[in-house]
This record gives sequence, structure tokens and C-alpha cells, in this order.
Amino acid sequence: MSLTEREIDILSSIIESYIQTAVPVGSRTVARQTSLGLSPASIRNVMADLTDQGYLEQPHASAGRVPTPKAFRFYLNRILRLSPLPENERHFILNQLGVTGPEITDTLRQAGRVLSSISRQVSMVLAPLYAGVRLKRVEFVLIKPRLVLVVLILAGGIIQKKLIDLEEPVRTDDLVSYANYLNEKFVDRTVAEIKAHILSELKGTRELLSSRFSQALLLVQQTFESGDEPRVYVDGTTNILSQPEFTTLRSIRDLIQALEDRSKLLSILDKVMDSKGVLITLGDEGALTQMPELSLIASPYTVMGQTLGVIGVIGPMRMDYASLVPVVDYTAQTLAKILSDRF
Amino acid sequence: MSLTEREIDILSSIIESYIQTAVPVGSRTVARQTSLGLSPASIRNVMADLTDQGYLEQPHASAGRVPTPKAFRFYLNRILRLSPLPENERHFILNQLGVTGPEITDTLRQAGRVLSSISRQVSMVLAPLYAGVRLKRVEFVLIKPRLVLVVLILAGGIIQKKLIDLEEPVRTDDLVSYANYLNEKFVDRTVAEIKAHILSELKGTRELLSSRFSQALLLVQQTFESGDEPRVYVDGTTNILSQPEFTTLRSIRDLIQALEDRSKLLSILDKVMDSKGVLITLGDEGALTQMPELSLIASPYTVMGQTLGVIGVIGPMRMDYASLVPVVDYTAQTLAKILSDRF
DNA sequence: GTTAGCACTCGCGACATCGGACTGCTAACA
DNA sequence: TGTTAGCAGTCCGATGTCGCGAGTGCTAAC
Repeated sequence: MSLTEREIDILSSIIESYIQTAVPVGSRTVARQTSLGLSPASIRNVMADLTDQGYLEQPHASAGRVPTPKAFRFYLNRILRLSPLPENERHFILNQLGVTGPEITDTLRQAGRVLSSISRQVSMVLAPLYAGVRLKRVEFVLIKPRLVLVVLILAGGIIQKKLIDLEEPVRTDDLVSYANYLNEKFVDRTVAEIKAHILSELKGTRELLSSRFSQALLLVQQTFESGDEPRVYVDGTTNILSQPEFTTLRSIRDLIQALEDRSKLLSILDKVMDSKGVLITLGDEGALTQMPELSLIASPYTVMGQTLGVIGVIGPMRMDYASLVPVVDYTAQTLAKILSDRF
Repeated sequence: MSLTEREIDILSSIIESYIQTAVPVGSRTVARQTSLGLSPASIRNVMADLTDQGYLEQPHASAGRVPTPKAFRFYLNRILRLSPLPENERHFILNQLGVTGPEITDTLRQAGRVLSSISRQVSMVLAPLYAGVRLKRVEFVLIKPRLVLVVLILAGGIIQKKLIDLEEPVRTDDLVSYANYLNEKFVDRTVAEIKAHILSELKGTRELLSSRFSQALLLVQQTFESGDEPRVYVDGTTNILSQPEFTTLRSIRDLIQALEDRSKLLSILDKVMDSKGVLITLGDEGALTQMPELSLIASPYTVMGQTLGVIGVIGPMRMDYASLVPVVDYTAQTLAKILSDRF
């Protein structure tokens, strides 16, 4: 069932050629490219075998072969050898990411911009949920008798805020004492800790006495639940329009529609959160089934053991993994380093 | 120099037909559509005149006529008669805008979504700069010894925040007294008032004694200057790809590139701020020169005499102004009404 | 097992053709 | 004088044909 050495050589030659040109690869091309010293005719025999095994496809009878997703998966798992990113590219990324101001969202956006400009693909950045970040201050502001603005200020200058409609009016005095209580209790603890604490506290309260602060806890909880900022940044949409696979109006429209639906992108990127290092998702697998032609190279970025978010590029399946994987990897690491300085 | 009655009839027939079909209009078509009882031949004479005067163009010798921007301008100024938006559309817009939560950005985004779905064009929303909104609270949070987070909480639950690098370290105590000072002085005054006040104050200070609060004023000023949230929302990009004028890859790429450059969009929409009611900008005029094929229907939305922002649609020059202008107009008014309830 | 040779297939660009939708012009008409 | 029928002319775009080139699979010889 597994491939012979020669089959692997030929398959990888076909894939590499296809990555470069996006054009079906014929036996002549392979014969010229490989150093096996085989004639096109012999190559053809092997190619016929690979086609039978599902690694190659023919668009039509007299065309060359195109690698299938199965072939790309094989290539990624077994053939591809990654080399570290060259020094000058490292330099470029480090410089570009260093120039951003102190705002985290700026840095994330900039990372996306850098990535899309280097890769010439569409970049996507999933912003942190800040579970591991420490709380600096809680504020309540009474906007109207039954409308409270909750402001949670986190380390690194991150703000989570939410407007909450109350069923009962509250007095400003109450809000002040809520805030004092929470500040005393929670400042300098991480979001995750606070969440856990609130949960257990509320469970207890319901059975014991309804603490006068349970409402305060609820307000904080609700604010954590739905951060209202955008969580996915997309950049470089135009890049993908230059790819030869996107020539028909139909395919472009589908793609742009997909990129506009941020909630779907979010769920796609979310799948990468648990990965260690760069994860490559091909279009026919997992979360990307909506876009069978595409593939995603993405990596989580983690600060002090905490995975904050995901950064990556999305493009046609025949992307240049050999150079893009190191780029994504290094960008994720650099981003993590920069963010860790902020907290 | 001005057009005869007959020329106007024929020109408007051509424009209306072109708006519907996006296809060059021939003399037969006009003859059938108008109730003038003229033969195609007579129409042709008039069309030749209109062409000489710059109102019509021929893509090629044996094609029909296409209206020039000059013709559209004439149509908008002299021919178009607007009727009020039908009751059911009003209802729809009102309902859709009513369902949003208390967050202002949500409401703005929703307004954009409604507009793009009704108009089947690309919608753009310029978010308020909040000059007329009242301050509710000022907070300073020391993130690091020389990094301060300034948080300005405004009416309606709006937050302006900025991280500011200081040259000298400050102590938390100082920040607290800063905040107290500012809260006492500025709460419940509008952003515009505060800006004006700070400006005059700082001028005075420099010459007299350097008040210990001049730094606080500077911090607030800097925060006002650069709100870091996005200020332009774009929705319905896919709609415009269905328009027959966007068939070539080139034109699509240009368009999407233009829509990605938010700072340019911002400056385009900014031009509409001073207008009273709906303003139509054709591609060859003013701010839209970058996109000569397009036209913008936009209206400011004003609350209590204060113009907050702009909402509108952008599309090919041959948009259906007769029905879209009322839609934009009504959406802007409804948005204003909803926002005014928030403050 | 490898390879040269060959017949065959198919997509694609080049080229020609044709119909249709226009126009402008002219001459006749009310 | 304005209007209209008629007509020649123009141009686009759809359709059809053709040949080339790239590539294949098979066979027979090495």
C-alpha cells in the first residue's frame, strides 16, 4: 500500500512543479526535472500507478496530472522538509512588528499585514480571548436608570466592555460599592481565575443567602462572555485574486463571501488553538470543507504557556509550503514575544 | 445651451433604460418606451445632438448610446423626482434597526447591513467622532511605570481609550488626583466643549505656571485626537460583484483594493459630513476620482443638530437613484432617531 | 524492467463567417 | 420645416472549423 522510493520521487517532483506553475504536469516535465535518469515513458508508467492510487488526477484525457488533496497531505507529512527562515526575512518581520504602537489590536493588525505582504496570500489573525491576562480594574458606569456600562481593564491596556440592561434600577451608590468589592477581590488575578471563581461563588450563593454582590458577579460574567470587539482580522484579500485558480467570477464571489462571514472564519481558526506549532488544514478536511480548493497554514501564538490566539494565511491548496510554513511559524513566535513584553 | 423639452424626454428615457439594463440604448428602444409618438429616425437626430453636447457616448460606431456622467448629473438635478419611501420598506428598516442591542457600534453595523441588503450595493457607514456627546467619567490606569491607559467614558456607553507612553514615570497617586480633578471639571460636558477648554487652558499654562494638571489635560487631549476604533464599516462587498460592469478581473481587483483602504474611504465619507440630507457624488467629481465608474449616495445622520456620521451606498454610476435615495435618506433618519434615544 | 515509437485524444487559439443591432444619410412626404 | 422610410455601412459577438501541441496508453523491441 505504501509508495516505493521512485513513486515518492516522482510524486514530489510533480507536486513541486504544480506548486510553481499551477499547470497540470506532464511526464516530459518530470523527466527533465528529476535526476533519476528515466525516460518520459517510464515516468508515465509510474504516474498511471499514482493515479490509480488516488494521488493524481487528470483534468482531461490528454492533459498532464494534477496532485489530489491526498497527494498534498502525503507531501506535507512525508516529503516536506522545513528549513529555518533566512536571516533577512526574520529581520524584516521583526522590524515590521516592532514599529507598532502600544495598542494590542494595532500589533495584531500589523502582524496580519506583514504576513499577507510576505506570503502574497490572504492573512487571518484571531485575536486573544485574554483568559490568562490579569485584571487591573473594574468600573461600573450608570448610563441610564436601568442601563449599566461594565468596563474591565486588563493588563496590556486591553479593555472589555459591555452595556447591560437591568431588570431592576440600581443606584449609583450600589455600583460604587460593587466596584470596590470587585476591585479588592479580583485585581491582579487572571481572567480565567476570575471566571472560575465567579462560577463557584454564584453556585453557592443561590443556595445560601443571596449575597448583595451576586449581581456584581453576574455583570462581570456577562461582560467576559461576549467581548464585543471583532475577533478576526483579515488582510490582503486582493492577493488571492491574482492566483490563477481564481479566474471565474463565481469562484471569486464565493471566496469573498466566505471571507466576509467572520463568524465562520472564527470557528475555523478556533480549531487551530489546540495545536502545537504550525497546523496545515487542507480544504477537503475538517473545518475548511466550505472551501475545498483552499488550504490554511496557521499557528497559535502563546505567551507564557497560554495560547492567546491564532495567526495564519489562507490560499490555494498549491501554496508554497516550504517557504510559507517557516514564515507563519516565525511570525507567530515573534508576535508572541512582542505580546509577552506587554503584559 | 439648455436642452429642449424633447431632448430632456429622450435623455431621461435613455438614462432610465440604461439604469435598468446596463446596456447601450438604441433609437428603437427609446421610440418604443417614450409616448412621444416619434419614429426611431427622429429619435436618432435628437440623440446625435445630445451626443454632440456631451450627454451621450457611443462605445463603438454601431452601438447604442450610453449616458455620460454629465447626463447623470443633469438627470439628478433636473429630471429625478423623488417619492417618499413606501410604508412597507419603512417598516422593514425600522424593524431591522430596532432589534440591535445597546451597543452603538452594533447599531451602526446593522444599519450598514440593512442598507446593503435592501440596495444590493455596497454600504458604508462612517462612525461618529462624538464631538457633541457628554463625558461620563475619566479613568487613568497605570499599566507600567511609563505607560498610562486613559479611558474616557461617554454617554451612550461609548468608550474612547488610548495607551500613552510617558517620558517621565508617574505615580499612581498622581493619576488618581488627575482623574479626580478631571472628573470634577469635565463630567457632563460635551467632547467639543472639553476640547476647546483644554486648548485654551494649555495655552495659558505655558506662560503662567505649569499647573500640575497640565499633564492630565494633555493625556485627555491625546486620547480625543486618535480614537483607535475603526471608523468606517463596509458591508455587502459581494453585491457589487453581481453588477454587469464588474466582469473583468482587473476592475474587481481595483474595487476591492479601494474598499480595503479604509483611510481613503474615510476621507470620501468625510466630505459628506457638511451636507444637509442625501448627497450624491458621481465618480468624475470630487472625492471619488479614484473610482471613475462609481457613484456614492450618502447622507449624514444628525442628532439634536449635531452631525454624527455618514451612511450611504456606493455602486456603479447607473444605480437606481429613484428608489435608493429615499432608502438612504430614511435609513439615515431612522439611525439618527435610534441614536438620539441612546444619549 | 526500460524505452522508443506510434496512434490517438483533447483543449485551445487562430481564423473565417454570419446575423443582428445599431448608425448616419438621403430623399420623399405632410 | 420637421418627420419618416429606406438603405448602405459598421461593428460586435456568437458560432463553427481547423490545425497545432501537449500529453497519454499501448506495443514491441532492447
